[in-house]
Amino acid sequence: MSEAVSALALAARTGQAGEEPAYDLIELFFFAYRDFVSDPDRILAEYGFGRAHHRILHFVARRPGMTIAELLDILKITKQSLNRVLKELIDKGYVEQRPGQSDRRQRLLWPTNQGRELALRMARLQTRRIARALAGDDGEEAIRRFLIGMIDPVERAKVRNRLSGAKLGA
Amino acid sequence: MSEAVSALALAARTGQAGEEPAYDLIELFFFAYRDFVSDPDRILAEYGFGRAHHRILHFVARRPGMTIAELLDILKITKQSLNRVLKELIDKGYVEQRPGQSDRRQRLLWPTNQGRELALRMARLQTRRIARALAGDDGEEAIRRFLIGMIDPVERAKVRNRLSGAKLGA
DNA sequence: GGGATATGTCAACAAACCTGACGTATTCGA
DNA sequence: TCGAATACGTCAGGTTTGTTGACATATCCC
Repeated sequence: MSEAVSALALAARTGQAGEEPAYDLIELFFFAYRDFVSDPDRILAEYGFGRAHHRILHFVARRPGMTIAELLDILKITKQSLNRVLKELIDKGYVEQRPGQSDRRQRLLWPTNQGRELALRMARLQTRRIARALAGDDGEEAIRRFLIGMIDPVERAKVRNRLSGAKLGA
Repeated sequence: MSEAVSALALAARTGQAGEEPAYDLIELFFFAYRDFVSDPDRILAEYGFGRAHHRILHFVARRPGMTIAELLDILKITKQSLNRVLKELIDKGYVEQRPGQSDRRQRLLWPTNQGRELALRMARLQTRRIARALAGDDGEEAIRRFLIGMIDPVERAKVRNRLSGAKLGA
Protein backbone atom coordinates (compact mmCIF):
# COMPACT_ATOMS: atom_id res chain seq x y z
CA MET A 1 0.00 0.00 0.00
CA SER A 2 0.96 3.66 0.08
CA GLU A 3 3.39 2.76 -2.68
CA ALA A 4 5.00 6.16 -2.99
CA VAL A 5 4.08 8.08 -6.09
CA SER A 6 3.72 6.98 -9.71
CA ALA A 7 6.52 7.49 -12.18
CA LEU A 8 4.41 10.07 -13.95
CA ALA A 9 3.57 12.10 -10.87
CA LEU A 10 7.20 11.85 -9.84
CA ALA A 11 8.38 13.06 -13.23
CA ALA A 12 6.00 15.99 -12.90
CA ARG A 13 7.48 16.82 -9.52
CA THR A 14 11.07 16.68 -10.58
CA GLY A 15 10.25 18.59 -13.73
CA GLN A 16 11.56 15.95 -16.10
CA ALA A 17 8.20 14.84 -17.42
CA GLY A 18 7.54 13.16 -20.70
CA GLU A 19 9.83 10.22 -21.22
CA GLU A 20 7.02 7.79 -21.95
CA PRO A 21 3.60 9.24 -22.82
CA ALA A 22 0.76 8.29 -20.47
CA TYR A 23 -1.06 6.31 -23.13
CA ASP A 24 -3.28 4.43 -20.74
CA LEU A 25 -4.64 7.52 -19.05
CA ILE A 26 -5.03 9.32 -22.37
CA GLU A 27 -7.08 6.46 -23.75
CA LEU A 28 -9.05 5.83 -20.59
CA PHE A 29 -10.03 9.46 -20.58
CA PHE A 30 -11.21 9.14 -24.17
CA PHE A 31 -13.22 5.98 -23.55
CA ALA A 32 -14.69 7.29 -20.31
CA TYR A 33 -15.87 10.50 -21.90
CA ARG A 34 -17.17 8.69 -24.96
CA ASP A 35 -19.50 6.61 -22.81
CA PHE A 36 -20.22 9.39 -20.32
CA VAL A 37 -21.91 11.51 -23.01
CA SER A 38 -23.68 8.54 -24.53
CA ASP A 39 -26.07 8.37 -21.56
CA PRO A 40 -27.79 11.72 -22.16
CA ASP A 41 -27.64 11.14 -25.91
CA ARG A 42 -30.33 8.51 -25.65
CA ILE A 43 -32.67 10.78 -23.72
CA LEU A 44 -32.00 13.75 -25.96
CA ALA A 45 -32.98 11.75 -29.01
CA GLU A 46 -36.50 11.41 -27.57
CA TYR A 47 -36.83 15.18 -27.61
CA GLY A 48 -35.13 15.82 -30.91
CA PHE A 49 -32.25 17.48 -29.12
CA GLY A 50 -28.49 17.06 -29.44
CA ARG A 51 -25.48 17.36 -27.18
CA ALA A 52 -25.37 21.10 -27.62
CA HIS A 53 -28.84 21.36 -26.14
CA HIS A 54 -27.76 19.27 -23.19
CA ARG A 55 -24.77 21.42 -22.36
CA ILE A 56 -26.78 24.63 -22.50
CA LEU A 57 -29.70 23.26 -20.53
CA HIS A 58 -27.43 21.78 -17.91
CA PHE A 59 -25.68 25.03 -17.10
CA VAL A 60 -28.84 27.09 -17.26
CA ALA A 61 -30.56 24.69 -14.87
CA ARG A 62 -27.59 24.70 -12.53
CA ARG A 63 -27.07 28.43 -12.53
CA PRO A 64 -30.46 30.04 -12.99
CA GLY A 65 -30.25 33.66 -14.01
CA MET A 66 -26.98 33.31 -15.88
CA THR A 67 -26.04 35.85 -18.52
CA ILE A 68 -25.39 34.99 -22.15
CA ALA A 69 -21.82 36.15 -21.76
CA GLU A 70 -21.11 33.77 -18.92
CA LEU A 71 -22.60 30.86 -20.78
CA LEU A 72 -20.43 31.66 -23.79
CA ASP A 73 -17.37 31.71 -21.57
CA ILE A 74 -18.24 28.31 -20.14
CA LEU A 75 -18.97 26.61 -23.43
CA LYS A 76 -16.22 28.31 -25.44
CA ILE A 77 -18.32 28.66 -28.55
CA THR A 78 -19.51 31.66 -30.54
CA LYS A 79 -22.72 33.48 -29.79
CA GLN A 80 -24.08 32.60 -33.23
CA SER A 81 -23.57 28.96 -32.48
CA LEU A 82 -25.11 29.29 -29.05
CA ASN A 83 -28.09 31.24 -30.26
CA ARG A 84 -29.28 28.74 -32.81
CA VAL A 85 -29.55 26.00 -30.21
CA LEU A 86 -30.69 28.25 -27.38
CA LYS A 87 -33.54 29.52 -29.53
CA GLU A 88 -34.85 25.98 -29.92
CA LEU A 89 -34.74 25.43 -26.17
CA ILE A 90 -36.71 28.65 -25.65
CA ASP A 91 -39.21 27.91 -28.43
CA LYS A 92 -39.89 24.47 -27.04
CA GLY A 93 -40.32 25.81 -23.53
CA TYR A 94 -37.26 24.52 -21.72
CA VAL A 95 -35.56 27.86 -21.09
CA GLU A 96 -36.86 31.37 -20.50
CA GLN A 97 -35.26 34.77 -20.87
CA ARG A 98 -35.83 37.66 -18.48
CA PRO A 99 -34.27 41.10 -18.60
CA GLY A 100 -31.61 41.76 -15.99
CA GLN A 101 -32.65 43.73 -12.92
CA SER A 102 -29.66 46.03 -12.61
CA ASP A 103 -28.57 45.89 -16.25
CA ARG A 104 -31.51 45.72 -18.60
CA ARG A 105 -29.33 44.92 -21.61
CA GLN A 106 -28.84 41.45 -20.22
CA ARG A 107 -31.28 38.69 -21.01
CA LEU A 108 -30.84 36.31 -18.14
CA LEU A 109 -31.46 32.64 -18.70
CA TRP A 110 -33.83 30.63 -16.53
CA PRO A 111 -34.95 27.06 -16.79
CA THR A 112 -38.69 26.31 -16.93
CA ASN A 113 -40.09 23.46 -14.85
CA GLN A 114 -39.95 21.32 -17.94
CA GLY A 115 -36.33 22.32 -18.46
CA ARG A 116 -35.39 21.60 -14.87
CA GLU A 117 -36.93 18.15 -15.10
CA LEU A 118 -35.15 17.22 -18.31
CA ALA A 119 -31.83 18.48 -16.97
CA LEU A 120 -32.34 16.54 -13.77
CA ARG A 121 -33.21 13.38 -15.63
CA MET A 122 -29.93 13.49 -17.52
CA ALA A 123 -27.92 14.47 -14.46
CA ARG A 124 -29.33 11.48 -12.58
CA LEU A 125 -28.30 9.17 -15.37
CA GLN A 126 -24.77 10.53 -15.40
CA THR A 127 -24.65 10.43 -11.62
CA ARG A 128 -25.56 6.76 -11.69
CA ARG A 129 -22.57 6.12 -13.95
CA ILE A 130 -20.29 8.13 -11.71
CA ALA A 131 -21.56 6.43 -8.58
CA ARG A 132 -20.95 3.07 -10.17
CA ALA A 133 -17.43 4.13 -11.11
CA LEU A 134 -16.79 5.23 -7.53
CA ALA A 135 -18.41 2.22 -5.93
CA GLY A 136 -16.30 0.83 -3.15
CA ASP A 137 -13.57 3.34 -3.74
CA ASP A 138 -12.26 5.97 -1.37
CA GLY A 139 -10.31 7.92 -3.97
CA GLU A 140 -13.02 10.43 -4.76
CA GLU A 141 -10.98 13.37 -3.56
CA ALA A 142 -8.01 12.28 -5.67
CA ILE A 143 -10.28 12.15 -8.69
CA ARG A 144 -11.63 15.60 -7.99
CA ARG A 145 -8.11 16.96 -7.69
CA PHE A 146 -7.11 15.24 -10.90
CA LEU A 147 -10.00 16.66 -12.89
CA ILE A 148 -9.35 20.14 -11.58
CA GLY A 149 -5.71 19.71 -12.50
CA MET A 150 -6.68 18.83 -16.06
CA ILE A 151 -8.34 22.20 -16.54
CA ASP A 152 -6.38 25.10 -17.99
CA PRO A 153 -4.77 27.01 -15.11
CA VAL A 154 -6.37 30.24 -16.27
CA GLU A 155 -9.78 28.62 -16.24
CA ARG A 156 -9.35 26.82 -12.95
CA ALA A 157 -10.29 29.70 -10.69
CA LYS A 158 -13.40 30.38 -12.71
CA VAL A 159 -14.45 26.76 -12.53
CA ARG A 160 -13.94 26.65 -8.78
CA ASN A 161 -16.11 29.71 -8.32
CA ARG A 162 -18.76 28.28 -10.56
CA LEU A 163 -18.86 24.98 -8.74
CA SER A 164 -19.14 26.47 -5.29
CA GLY A 165 -21.40 29.32 -6.33
CA ALA A 166 -23.79 27.22 -8.38
CA LYS A 167 -27.45 27.61 -7.69
CA LEU A 168 -26.69 30.53 -5.38
CA GLY A 169 -26.86 32.88 -8.30
CA ALA A 170 -30.62 32.52 -8.25
CA MET B 1 -7.20 10.78 6.80
CA SER B 2 -8.86 7.63 5.61
CA GLU B 3 -12.17 9.43 6.01
CA ALA B 4 -14.37 6.52 5.12
CA VAL B 5 -16.10 6.70 1.77
CA SER B 6 -17.94 9.57 0.09
CA ALA B 7 -21.70 9.83 0.24
CA LEU B 8 -21.84 9.05 -3.46
CA ALA B 9 -19.69 5.95 -3.30
CA LEU B 10 -21.62 4.86 -0.24
CA ALA B 11 -24.93 5.34 -2.02
CA ALA B 12 -23.60 3.25 -4.87
CA ARG B 13 -22.69 0.51 -2.43
CA THR B 14 -25.97 0.44 -0.66
CA GLY B 15 -27.82 0.62 -3.92
CA GLN B 16 -29.75 3.75 -3.07
CA ALA B 17 -27.86 6.03 -5.39
CA GLY B 18 -29.13 9.26 -6.82
CA GLU B 19 -30.54 11.45 -4.10
CA GLU B 20 -28.48 14.45 -5.08
CA PRO B 21 -26.83 14.43 -8.53
CA ALA B 22 -23.03 14.63 -8.57
CA TYR B 23 -23.01 18.02 -10.22
CA ASP B 24 -19.45 18.85 -9.33
CA LEU B 25 -17.99 15.70 -10.87
CA ILE B 26 -20.24 15.99 -13.91
CA GLU B 27 -19.03 19.51 -14.55
CA LEU B 28 -15.42 18.84 -13.70
CA PHE B 29 -15.45 16.02 -16.21
CA PHE B 30 -16.84 18.37 -18.83
CA PHE B 31 -14.30 21.11 -18.16
CA ALA B 32 -11.40 18.68 -17.94
CA TYR B 33 -12.23 17.06 -21.24
CA ARG B 34 -12.88 20.41 -22.90
CA ASP B 35 -9.35 21.53 -22.10
CA PHE B 36 -7.78 18.12 -22.60
CA VAL B 37 -8.72 18.08 -26.28
CA SER B 38 -7.78 21.72 -26.76
CA ASP B 39 -4.08 20.83 -26.54
CA PRO B 40 -3.90 18.72 -29.70
CA ASP B 41 -6.32 21.11 -31.42
CA ARG B 42 -3.60 23.72 -31.67
CA ILE B 43 -1.15 21.33 -33.28
CA LEU B 44 -3.74 19.87 -35.62
CA ALA B 45 -4.58 23.32 -36.93
CA GLU B 46 -1.00 23.60 -38.25
CA TYR B 47 -1.61 20.56 -40.43
CA GLY B 48 -5.14 21.39 -41.50
CA PHE B 49 -6.42 18.47 -39.46
CA GLY B 50 -9.25 18.21 -36.95
CA ARG B 51 -10.09 16.16 -33.90
CA ALA B 52 -11.29 13.28 -35.99
CA HIS B 53 -7.84 13.01 -37.55
CA HIS B 54 -6.27 12.98 -34.14
CA ARG B 55 -8.38 10.13 -32.83
CA ILE B 56 -7.73 7.98 -35.86
CA LEU B 57 -4.02 8.70 -35.97
CA HIS B 58 -3.64 8.09 -32.27
CA PHE B 59 -5.11 4.61 -32.33
CA VAL B 60 -3.37 3.64 -35.56
CA ALA B 61 -0.04 4.75 -34.11
CA ARG B 62 -0.67 2.91 -30.87
CA ARG B 63 -1.92 -0.29 -32.45
CA PRO B 64 -0.09 -0.68 -35.74
CA GLY B 65 -1.72 -3.19 -38.05
CA MET B 66 -5.23 -2.59 -36.78
CA THR B 67 -8.20 -3.53 -38.94
CA ILE B 68 -10.81 -1.06 -40.09
CA ALA B 69 -13.43 -2.98 -38.14
CA GLU B 70 -11.56 -2.63 -34.87
CA LEU B 71 -11.03 1.07 -35.39
CA LEU B 72 -14.72 1.49 -36.06
CA ASP B 73 -15.53 -0.32 -32.85
CA ILE B 74 -13.21 1.91 -30.87
CA LEU B 75 -14.44 5.18 -32.31
CA LYS B 76 -18.12 4.24 -32.49
CA ILE B 77 -18.67 6.00 -35.79
CA THR B 78 -19.78 4.80 -39.22
CA LYS B 79 -17.35 3.58 -41.84
CA GLN B 80 -18.41 6.39 -44.18
CA SER B 81 -17.50 8.89 -41.53
CA LEU B 82 -14.21 7.18 -40.81
CA ASN B 83 -13.28 6.83 -44.44
CA ARG B 84 -13.47 10.47 -45.33
CA VAL B 85 -11.00 11.44 -42.64
CA LEU B 86 -8.83 8.34 -42.98
CA LYS B 87 -8.43 9.02 -46.69
CA GLU B 88 -6.94 12.40 -45.94
CA LEU B 89 -4.46 10.89 -43.51
CA ILE B 90 -3.44 8.36 -46.16
CA ASP B 91 -3.24 10.95 -48.95
CA LYS B 92 -1.07 13.22 -46.87
CA GLY B 93 1.22 10.36 -45.87
CA TYR B 94 0.46 9.85 -42.20
CA VAL B 95 -1.13 6.42 -42.46
CA GLU B 96 -0.59 3.46 -44.78
CA GLN B 97 -2.79 0.51 -45.70
CA ARG B 98 -1.47 -3.01 -46.23
CA PRO B 99 -3.44 -6.13 -47.04
CA GLY B 100 -3.85 -8.58 -44.16
CA GLN B 101 -1.57 -11.61 -44.17
CA SER B 102 -4.03 -14.27 -43.18
CA ASP B 103 -7.15 -12.51 -44.42
CA ARG B 104 -6.54 -10.57 -47.58
CA ARG B 105 -9.87 -8.79 -47.41
CA GLN B 106 -8.53 -6.73 -44.56
CA ARG B 107 -6.65 -3.50 -45.18
CA LEU B 108 -4.56 -3.10 -42.10
CA LEU B 109 -3.63 0.35 -40.92
CA TRP B 110 -0.06 1.38 -40.22
CA PRO B 111 1.39 4.71 -39.25
CA THR B 112 4.19 6.17 -41.38
CA ASN B 113 7.19 7.74 -39.67
CA GLN B 114 5.57 11.08 -40.20
CA GLY B 115 2.37 9.78 -38.65
CA ARG B 116 4.15 8.34 -35.65
CA GLU B 117 5.91 11.62 -35.01
CA LEU B 118 2.75 13.69 -35.17
CA ALA B 119 0.90 11.27 -32.91
CA LEU B 120 3.78 11.32 -30.45
CA ARG B 121 3.90 15.09 -30.44
CA MET B 122 0.27 15.28 -29.43
CA ALA B 123 0.55 12.46 -26.89
CA ARG B 124 3.44 14.29 -25.23
CA LEU B 125 1.39 17.42 -24.93
CA GLN B 126 -1.50 15.58 -23.35
CA THR B 127 0.87 13.69 -21.08
CA ARG B 128 2.26 16.97 -19.83
CA ARG B 129 -1.24 18.04 -18.86
CA ILE B 130 -1.90 14.74 -17.15
CA ALA B 131 1.42 14.81 -15.32
CA ARG B 132 0.66 18.30 -14.10
CA ALA B 133 -2.76 17.16 -12.90
CA LEU B 134 -1.16 14.28 -11.02
CA ALA B 135 1.70 16.31 -9.61
CA GLY B 136 2.23 15.61 -5.96
CA ASP B 137 -0.66 13.22 -5.82
CA ASP B 138 -0.66 9.55 -5.00
CA GLY B 139 -4.18 8.84 -6.21
CA GLU B 140 -3.24 7.71 -9.69
CA GLU B 141 -4.60 4.23 -9.20
CA ALA B 142 -7.89 5.57 -7.90
CA ILE B 143 -8.15 7.71 -11.02
CA ARG B 144 -7.45 4.77 -13.26
CA ARG B 145 -10.14 2.74 -11.52
CA PHE B 146 -12.55 5.61 -11.79
CA LEU B 147 -12.03 6.08 -15.52
CA ILE B 148 -12.40 2.37 -16.15
CA GLY B 149 -15.57 2.41 -14.11
CA MET B 150 -16.97 5.19 -16.27
CA ILE B 151 -16.77 2.99 -19.35
CA ASP B 152 -19.78 0.91 -20.39
CA PRO B 153 -19.51 -2.50 -18.71
CA VAL B 154 -19.77 -4.24 -22.06
CA GLU B 155 -16.90 -2.19 -23.41
CA ARG B 156 -14.73 -2.48 -20.35
CA ALA B 157 -13.20 -5.83 -21.16
CA LYS B 158 -12.37 -4.71 -24.67
CA VAL B 159 -10.70 -1.57 -23.40
CA ARG B 160 -8.64 -3.51 -20.89
CA ASN B 161 -7.41 -5.82 -23.60
CA ARG B 162 -6.61 -2.92 -25.84
CA LEU B 163 -4.67 -1.09 -23.20
CA SER B 164 -2.53 -4.02 -22.22
CA GLY B 165 -2.15 -5.37 -25.72
CA ALA B 166 -1.28 -2.07 -27.35
CA LYS B 167 1.77 -2.00 -29.54
CA LEU B 168 2.08 -5.76 -29.26
CA GLY B 169 -0.22 -6.19 -32.21
CA ALA B 170 2.63 -5.20 -34.49
C1' DG C 1 -24.54 62.96 -26.39
C1' DG C 2 -21.44 59.50 -27.68
C1' DG C 3 -18.67 55.50 -27.07
C1' DA C 4 -18.58 51.01 -24.95
C1' DT C 5 -21.23 46.94 -23.82
C1' DA C 6 -24.76 43.00 -24.15
C1' DT C 7 -27.17 40.75 -27.16
C1' DG C 8 -29.46 39.33 -31.61
C1' DT C 9 -29.36 38.26 -36.48
C1' DC C 10 -28.34 37.47 -41.49
C1' DA C 11 -25.38 34.95 -44.54
C1' DA C 12 -22.14 31.73 -45.95
C1' DC C 13 -19.24 28.07 -44.94
C1' DA C 14 -16.82 23.83 -42.81
C1' DA C 15 -16.11 19.73 -39.87
C1' DA C 16 -17.79 15.65 -38.63
C1' DC C 17 -21.27 12.98 -37.89
C1' DC C 18 -25.53 10.24 -39.98
C1' DT C 19 -28.71 6.85 -43.12
C1' DG C 20 -29.38 4.06 -47.09
C1' DA C 21 -27.99 1.68 -51.01
C1' DC C 22 -24.87 -0.67 -53.77
C1' DG C 23 -20.22 -2.74 -55.48
C1' DT C 24 -16.02 -5.73 -55.02
C1' DA C 25 -12.91 -8.89 -53.24
C1' DT C 26 -12.23 -12.65 -50.32
C1' DT C 27 -13.32 -16.29 -47.07
C1' DC C 28 -15.75 -20.06 -45.35
C1' DG C 29 -18.98 -23.68 -44.87
C1' DA C 30 -22.32 -27.09 -46.69
C1' DT D 1 -17.44 -25.74 -55.81
C1' DC D 2 -20.76 -22.59 -55.21
C1' DG D 3 -23.36 -19.51 -52.53
C1' DA D 4 -23.75 -16.93 -48.30
C1' DA D 5 -21.23 -14.18 -45.18
C1' DT D 6 -17.63 -10.94 -44.29
C1' DA D 7 -14.40 -6.84 -44.86
C1' DC D 8 -14.15 -2.93 -46.93
C1' DG D 9 -15.11 1.01 -50.23
C1' DT D 10 -18.11 4.45 -52.28
C1' DC D 11 -21.94 7.39 -54.08
C1' DA D 12 -25.53 10.43 -52.61
C1' DG D 13 -27.85 13.32 -49.60
C1' DG D 14 -28.94 15.08 -45.01
C1' DT D 15 -28.17 16.93 -39.95
C1' DT D 16 -25.81 18.98 -36.10
C1' DT D 17 -22.73 21.98 -34.41
C1' DG D 18 -19.22 24.65 -34.93
C1' DT D 19 -16.88 28.84 -37.63
C1' DT D 20 -16.11 34.03 -39.68
C1' DG D 21 -17.76 38.53 -40.85
C1' DA D 22 -20.90 42.18 -40.87
C1' DC D 23 -24.46 44.78 -39.09
C1' DA D 24 -28.63 46.17 -35.88
C1' DT D 25 -30.64 47.38 -31.36
C1' DA D 26 -31.00 48.52 -26.75
C1' DT D 27 -28.85 50.05 -22.71
C1' DC D 28 -25.23 51.75 -19.72
C1' DC D 29 -21.79 54.92 -18.30
C1' DC D 30 -18.89 58.94 -18.52
